[in-house]
Amino acid sequence: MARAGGKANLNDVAKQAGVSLATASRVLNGSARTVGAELQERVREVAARLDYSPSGPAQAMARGATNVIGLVVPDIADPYFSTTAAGIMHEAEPHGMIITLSSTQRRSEREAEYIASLRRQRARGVILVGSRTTDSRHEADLRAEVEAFTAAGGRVAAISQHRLPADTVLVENRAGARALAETLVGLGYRRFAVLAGPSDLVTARDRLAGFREGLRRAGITLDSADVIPGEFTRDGGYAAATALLDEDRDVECVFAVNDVMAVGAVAAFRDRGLNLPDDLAVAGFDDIVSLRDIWPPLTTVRVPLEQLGREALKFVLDEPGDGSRVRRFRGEVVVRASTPALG
Amino acid sequence: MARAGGKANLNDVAKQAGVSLATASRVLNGSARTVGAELQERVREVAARLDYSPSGPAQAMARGATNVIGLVVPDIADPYFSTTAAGIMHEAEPHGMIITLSSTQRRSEREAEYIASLRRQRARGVILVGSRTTDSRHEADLRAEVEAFTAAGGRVAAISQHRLPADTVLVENRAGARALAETLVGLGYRRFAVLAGPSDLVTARDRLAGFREGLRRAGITLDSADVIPGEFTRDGGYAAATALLDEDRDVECVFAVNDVMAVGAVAAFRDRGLNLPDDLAVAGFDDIVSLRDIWPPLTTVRVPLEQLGREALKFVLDEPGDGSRVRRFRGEVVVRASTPALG
DNA sequence: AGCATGGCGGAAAGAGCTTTCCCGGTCTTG
DNA sequence: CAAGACCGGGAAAGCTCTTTCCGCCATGCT
Repeated sequence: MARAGGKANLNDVAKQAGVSLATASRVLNGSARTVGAELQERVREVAARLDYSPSGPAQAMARGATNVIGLVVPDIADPYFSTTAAGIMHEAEPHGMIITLSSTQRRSEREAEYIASLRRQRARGVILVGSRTTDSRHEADLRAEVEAFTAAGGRVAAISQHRLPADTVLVENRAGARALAETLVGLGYRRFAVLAGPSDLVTARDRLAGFREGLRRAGITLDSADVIPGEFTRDGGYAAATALLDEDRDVECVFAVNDVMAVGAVAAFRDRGLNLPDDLAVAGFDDIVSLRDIWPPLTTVRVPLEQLGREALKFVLDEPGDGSRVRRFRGEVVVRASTPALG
Repeated sequence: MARAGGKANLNDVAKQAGVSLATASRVLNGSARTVGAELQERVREVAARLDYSPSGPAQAMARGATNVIGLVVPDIADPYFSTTAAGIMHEAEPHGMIITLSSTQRRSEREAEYIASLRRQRARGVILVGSRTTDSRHEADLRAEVEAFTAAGGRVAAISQHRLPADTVLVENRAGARALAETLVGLGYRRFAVLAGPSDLVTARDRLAGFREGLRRAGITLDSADVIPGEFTRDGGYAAATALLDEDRDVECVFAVNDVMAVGAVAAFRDRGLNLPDDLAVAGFDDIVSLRDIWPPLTTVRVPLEQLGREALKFVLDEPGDGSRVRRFRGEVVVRASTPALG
């Protein structure tokens, strides 16, 4: 509580150095104004001796700005988001920015709340990662908060999510999924099923749509019974895969719209006694590094997660900040053992 | 820059509501002092209308305390740390605490720096996760910063790391590794190798020591050539495993001191054409959830990562904060397919 | 010698809150 | 009915800095 507890403030430093507050401040900030060498030395020496630590909150007030960037993710334990976060932090460091982290536990209705909190903190910017967009009530709240934040002079960037009045970093999910479908068809697969993730997640929807497009070009259509929705998590993938098996469809290759689900699906198939990849091929999306060692290694679409984060941070830090710029990243299809070429 | 940009402050609210600053503040904080119902309503109404957002920095100044808790981890992209972080955030939420995240990129010499930054932010507390302890020069810096932070009234908690003047949450690495060794011996294994991780990491050292103890009880000793140091990462595990293979030792079971390394080792063995688990058994430590689906499923020691985080946060939030309390968690051996019973 | 410059240091005005202290009016109570 | 206890409200101090505005003194010029 008594955060002041015996610690020296700038006033103490100034007094002990026998200079004014203004001078002390100037010395310690390397201000434009010149200060005599002798005084500089004296001030610095005293500051060091008193173990002076400038008050962030006070500086923020006086300067009218903080160095805080807020990061809002659905689930920090998910490797997709933690990798993206790593990219952001990497970029933030050299700029002296402080990252505050909020995890919505995949309850996107909390995003608005967190942005409001960030506004209270007077954060410079917010980076929003991959939220949903269809629940119109919550979306309205979210838009309102984003606008309020922007109106207050803050900058907002979004990753993997359209429709927000903010600079946006996008993955070309559609194109990536389309290319993946074409590749799989090229490998000889004809009968597909898709573990489609949550239907209110743009990312999931786009990947499904792109995949469909790719198949259609090859004259293949996806029966609606072959599209299994579910959670965007490992367990969601497991459940969807189990459901698929229960329907007993005739399928050669399963596309899970993200790697995490794909891993769950692989586990489910194995639990049911299937021998992968011979009995069934599986493909994912994202190319999550920590999942590269599962067996069989997943065919997937590589997404430059860290770069997504870095670009988003650049958006937040860049001066201009006109209306809403967009930066797109292509995914690259990576074929691995989980989808061997057919006969 | 101009973060003030047109936004209303408490003064504006007070004026428009026709009350004093003090009253407005009291209403908005639900202060102990009672305020007439009518005024309350008026103030709230105006605040809402002006979209008033109290300034965090200003509140921090006036109150002499922030709601910031700093979290310092080696690498947020590592599932060990991201899971722990999730536990912390989970617990932090209901307390209205704000988490700021710093990732040292496994360069522990930066920890001191980050703590200093947190002190400047006037953070209430710091949670330090799993750093090294042997480099005496950096350790001295770190201790100094921790003490300075504490002297300034902040609270420090450490996870998986002794020797710091702070409340500590520990995993019983030694006992866990010992139990694991005994279990493996019970399964019939006799010839072991250990991928030991970095020698300056207490966690790694304790696990190795515990494993050795367990073996010794069974009359087995570990040749120093059977202990391969390396990085605490997937690639470190891969490299160490490769090195082990190159030495061509006669080994039945490899213990990697954490799961992430174990996964790297599994990949290395497979790349060398070994058929797991028949040709070689592998065990890990931590029971990282996102790694549960690798093949073969890893025998490991389960560590309650989220709980570690939660307890650490409790330490930071709890009133008392005497000297340095310690909370220990046992690990639980989990046998899976990667170490089948022998013969 | 007289005056305009420039350099350097200080006083003071905020920045936006919380909280203590004070005061006038009510309500209670003997 | 007077007096003390309360209650609700406001004025103002204080938290720790940054930055503008002033003023002093020493130069440099003419």
